[in-house]
Amino acid sequence: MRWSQTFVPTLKESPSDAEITSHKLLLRAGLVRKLTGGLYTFLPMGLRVLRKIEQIIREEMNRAGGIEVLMPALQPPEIWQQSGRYETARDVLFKVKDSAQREWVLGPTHEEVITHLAASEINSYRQMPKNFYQIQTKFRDEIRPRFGLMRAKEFIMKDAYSFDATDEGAMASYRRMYDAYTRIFSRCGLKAFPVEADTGVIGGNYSHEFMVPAETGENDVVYCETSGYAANIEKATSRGPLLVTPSASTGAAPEKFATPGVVTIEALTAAPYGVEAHRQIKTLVYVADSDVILILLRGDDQLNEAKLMARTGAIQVRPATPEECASTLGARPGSLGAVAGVPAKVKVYADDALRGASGMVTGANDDGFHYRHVDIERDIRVGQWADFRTVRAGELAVASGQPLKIRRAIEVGHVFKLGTKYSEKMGAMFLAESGQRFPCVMGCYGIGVTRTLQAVIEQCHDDNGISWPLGVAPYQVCLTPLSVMAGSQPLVQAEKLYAELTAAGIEVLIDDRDERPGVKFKDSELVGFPLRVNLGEKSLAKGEIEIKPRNGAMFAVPIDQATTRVLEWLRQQAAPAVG
RNA sequence: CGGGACGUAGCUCAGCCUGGUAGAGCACUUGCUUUGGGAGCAAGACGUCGCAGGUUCGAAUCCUGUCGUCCCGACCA
Repeated sequence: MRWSQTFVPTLKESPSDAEITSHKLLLRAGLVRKLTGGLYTFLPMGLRVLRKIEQIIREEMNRAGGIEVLMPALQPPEIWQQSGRYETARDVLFKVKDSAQREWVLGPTHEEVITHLAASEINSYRQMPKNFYQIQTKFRDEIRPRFGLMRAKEFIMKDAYSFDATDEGAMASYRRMYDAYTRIFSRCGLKAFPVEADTGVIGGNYSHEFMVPAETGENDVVYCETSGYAANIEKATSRGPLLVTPSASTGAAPEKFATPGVVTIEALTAAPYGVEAHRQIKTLVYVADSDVILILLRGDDQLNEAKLMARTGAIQVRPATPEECASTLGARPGSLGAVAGVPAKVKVYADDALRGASGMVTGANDDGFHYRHVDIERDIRVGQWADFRTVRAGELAVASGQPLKIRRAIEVGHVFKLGTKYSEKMGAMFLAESGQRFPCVMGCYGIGVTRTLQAVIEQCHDDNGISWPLGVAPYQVCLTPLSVMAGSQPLVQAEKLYAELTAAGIEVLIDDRDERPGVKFKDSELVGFPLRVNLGEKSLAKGEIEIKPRNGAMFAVPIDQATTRVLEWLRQQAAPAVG
């Protein structure tokens, strides 16, 4: 391809609406342009990278036994009502009406469609396992589109759905996808690693996310370098807080004392009270679906809402308003507690870190008063103990006992074992060998294709621009004749090289623009081609052509060896086969 | 939806506080020079100052509303 005949609108400056590096580079390198918030047009270079990533995904999915299909993006609301997600996922569902005012849904994901298909087509255990996948545009009414392609209203996703007759079969399907994902991200040149994950709205009971470490990521990953443990912070556990919870009971009864104006944990740690945060019981009032509940945590701990949803089974949780707190407990936030005045219908959950706690201080459900000498198991009616706290860096890993670390990361893929949640609701049943009818055991597996593209940029760039891994680069080689006058040696030699490399199956872009050398050098490095070949009067006069790897030092080769040396370099760089 | 910032040329931004001829750099057009790391000189073209109301003799500037964008939180690939 000739630069002058394609479309690569590079920018010297970053558009003001881009905040993070990968978003700026997407725009500066001319890969995409914004239509409006969360909606982007892919330009030629961006589209080529996208197709490369899709092809890698396709090859690895096929290798792992996946069957490619293509499902409609426009879907009838009835199947969403059938699965129950018309309500639970309503916040992300784009809805449209046709001319007869009939409502349709733009698919944010395809469990409903594929399970509907399986319900009518899969009747026997002999037809399984099956793993259907597609690469397709998804629509989500994101509350806040962000960072270019990272979180968009419309994006491209590879989604796959496995159907098995048994739980063991489903685990094997899950494992195959897990391994395929590892290969896919590796072939994309991405350092991505799997972490244990919460299962969120989709539900199910076993899940990993594939994370790309990046400060700009939207996730916190808790990990242990010794044991290899890694989990999304929503799911992560530890051996508990580093400060031990006071537990030697003094036998003293709860005593109410005045704390005028004290409404924070922090304030109670100060003089004249001097109650350290880990000696306090924090009482949170939440509304889980429609029930008001209490969650007790140690004063120095933070509630993990994902865990709260998992433990209570609630679909939606939110903090109660101050008015709801007052009407439930008779006090406002800051003086809440569970020692007295908790209505019988309000369930009290307590975090495991509070087990056996005594000599604690907590709100008295009376504005301006707290209790001291509280023994949680003696004085509070705890309905259920569980892990509700958010792990902090430095706490010890459950398995290894080594300190945990926390880092930010971008989620590029997610594998779920779904179980029979959807197959039961949608009637995807089959006849087993025994003659009994069972629901198919499902798994679902997603990769954010457009997000992966941006994650590669986030991970592979320097001050000069993008540096594409060979496997996903828009072109492998950029030929840069420093003169494009008809008949000039740089152009003649460049055309010759172009013909030879193209014939050898290499993807080559020739920068035939009548621009000064500096402009061409800057642009090729900004767009990020793995290899640039400079053809200038000076070096040609010496019988040489210059080869400049994007990430390495330039070297000169004799003109007649240029093609073979380029091919050799590309062969050496090609990622070793993964398997 | 809550909190914050911002809408002026294709892009980056100044001007606004203190109302009075619409600005700079880059990009674009033409010419000359230059030609191995985002060239120089000269000439030129490009704007309903997001939109709608209001105040005023007069509004980019002050007020109100509205739309849009970006950032922080709840959601997710």
